[in-house]
Amino acid sequence: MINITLPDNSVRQYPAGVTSLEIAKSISEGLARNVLAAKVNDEVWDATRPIEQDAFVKLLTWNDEEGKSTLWHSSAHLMAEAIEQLYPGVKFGIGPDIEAGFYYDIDFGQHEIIEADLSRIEAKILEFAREKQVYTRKSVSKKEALDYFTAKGDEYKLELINDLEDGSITFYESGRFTDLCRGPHIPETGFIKAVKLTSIAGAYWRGDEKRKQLTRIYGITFPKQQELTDYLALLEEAKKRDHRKLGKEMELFMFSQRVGQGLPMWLPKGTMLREKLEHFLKKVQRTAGYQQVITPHIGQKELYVTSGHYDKYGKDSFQPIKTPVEGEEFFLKPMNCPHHCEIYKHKPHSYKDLPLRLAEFGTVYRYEQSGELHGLTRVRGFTQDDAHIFCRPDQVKEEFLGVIDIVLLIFKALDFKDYTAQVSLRDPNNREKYIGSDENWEKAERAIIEAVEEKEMKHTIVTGEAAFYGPKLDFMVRDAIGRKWQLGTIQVDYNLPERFELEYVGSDNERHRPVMIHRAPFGSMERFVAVLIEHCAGNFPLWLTPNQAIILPISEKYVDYAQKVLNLLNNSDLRATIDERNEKAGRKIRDAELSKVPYMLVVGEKEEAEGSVSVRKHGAGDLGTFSVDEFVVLINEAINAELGALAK
RNA sequence: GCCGAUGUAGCUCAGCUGGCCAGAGCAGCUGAUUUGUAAUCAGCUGGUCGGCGGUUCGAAUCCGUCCAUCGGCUCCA
Repeated sequence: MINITLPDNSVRQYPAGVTSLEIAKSISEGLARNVLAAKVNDEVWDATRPIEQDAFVKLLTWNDEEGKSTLWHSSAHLMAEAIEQLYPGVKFGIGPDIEAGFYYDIDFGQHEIIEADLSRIEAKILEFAREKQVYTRKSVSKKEALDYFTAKGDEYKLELINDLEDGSITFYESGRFTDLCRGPHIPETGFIKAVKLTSIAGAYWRGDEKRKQLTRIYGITFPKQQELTDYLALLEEAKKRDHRKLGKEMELFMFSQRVGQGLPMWLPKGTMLREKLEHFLKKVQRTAGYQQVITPHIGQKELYVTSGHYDKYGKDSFQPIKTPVEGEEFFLKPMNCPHHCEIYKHKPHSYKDLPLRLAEFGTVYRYEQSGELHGLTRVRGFTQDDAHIFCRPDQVKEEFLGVIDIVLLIFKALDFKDYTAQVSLRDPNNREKYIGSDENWEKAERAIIEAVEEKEMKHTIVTGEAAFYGPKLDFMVRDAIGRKWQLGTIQVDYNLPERFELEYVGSDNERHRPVMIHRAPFGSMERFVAVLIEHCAGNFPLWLTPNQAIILPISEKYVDYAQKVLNLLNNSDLRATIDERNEKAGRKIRDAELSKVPYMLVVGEKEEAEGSVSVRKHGAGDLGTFSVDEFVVLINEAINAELGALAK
């Protein structure tokens, strides 16, 4: 007999070799019908795999993340089986579960596959699901594994097996399909009740651009039809928040084929919003000891030879700008740091001057691959809320703390709660890849980790993800449909100070090399505004929104009064417009509601007579009548409520 | 750049397997109405059906190619 400890800490006794499924049955039949897998001592196992020793067991169902991923992983196998039946001779790469669903990378060989074929595959999947095919785990030797896939002629699996240790290889068999797989899997395919194959994409084998492109089919499955329906409805909902859709509808920004791909143009409302954000950050930075600078959009070749970027300018970049002078070349700036380094160099610095913090909303241009462009989140010309901090090595931690404060302040001002922070360190086994002394690296990495810990930020630490020139801390936020985007970034740089021979004179009267910290709390104005739009679904905070109130005269007779009210609001630094159209009040209200303006001020005979406005709040309805002064107080209080929390 | 999808008026979309001068709603313009908390009425304007080339008696519709956009892959100093 062995002891099985359940999550409630109760201990039950079972014969050795008991399966999680049997344990579930011993608790209740209903539970057993829902068990997809089990966590056995922190490892997810098949529910049908025998447990031979005392163990902690947690039964996993659709309500557990691991339960979902197990179902999806099994679904990938099922899809592979379906595809193999429909397209004999196809070869398989890898087919994992992902955050929402699964995919399988497949070499279709001679077969052509287009989206219209997906419904046929879906039907086959459901057909096989109903067969309640059992997933069977089998340990195989490396030789057996190689023999099997040699006979099958699947070179991708052979390559995978060759990288595996003999003795650790398992196959899973279900229905007519056998796959190299470490598992785990659901007990049988009958759990899969609904399937949607979402898209076809090309994907390079092993993520390597130089290797063959396989066909990746994405899908998602559910244990109930209703769950699929709900999921698709949720996706539709999310699309309504898409910044590309809202940006167009709300006239925030636009693109023009004639101007060029990936080159956004900010419309008046979007510009208003962006400038508000800029002013907000500039103010924060002023109090944090930053100094604004402005540098040109281009720089001479020599600048980039010094910075080392010239070598990276390939034929896949924007090409140099030629001048009438033979051999003279300028580049659109892909970053602001070289210019800022030159500013640092324009005079000698004492250790007492440091840190020197140079900030610039600097527009940069990068020739991103056409397929990579994406709304405002990935563009070819964008403005970084950049700053470079030149400091002594012993100041790195304090500067990190200061920048983290700014990032968190911004997130708070815009109510971003769902972000992740990632600390990227160098790969300790590959030190020659990185520039800078071991001592400085260790000091900086320690400083970053201490800084995030002091701020009690939840964060992940990833080794090997540092840039060659220094470790960094990045902030990521998700967009409406769950894609992660990097926004704020703080990076230590040992490279540019070296290349530009930056120096300061220490208290010892010797020359020393400063550390440079690149940082951009927004990341870029474009990407930040994109994510912001999706975050608030276009309902911007009052302090930020381009149009805080719209005045709605009941008829043309009251336009003059509306103008008076507008002047009063403008005098109080509020942003408002008038709907002067010859329309009924109901129409003006409807349009104002749809345009997401926070406050609507209805003015007619009564209001004109008593110098008041009738206030309606977006999404909330009529608030009653206020004098203009009272409304100014009301709206300012609302703004302070948003920003007041930032005082501390 | 690669795989797949899409491209019809300023916007959202209809136009089936090729066949009357290419349609609707909204927006815009003109006129009427002077309006009280989510759409007033009438008339009018507006399209090289993404560009170019081809097949055909005839192309928005079929084929090729280029461009842009969308979902991914790769990339992201």
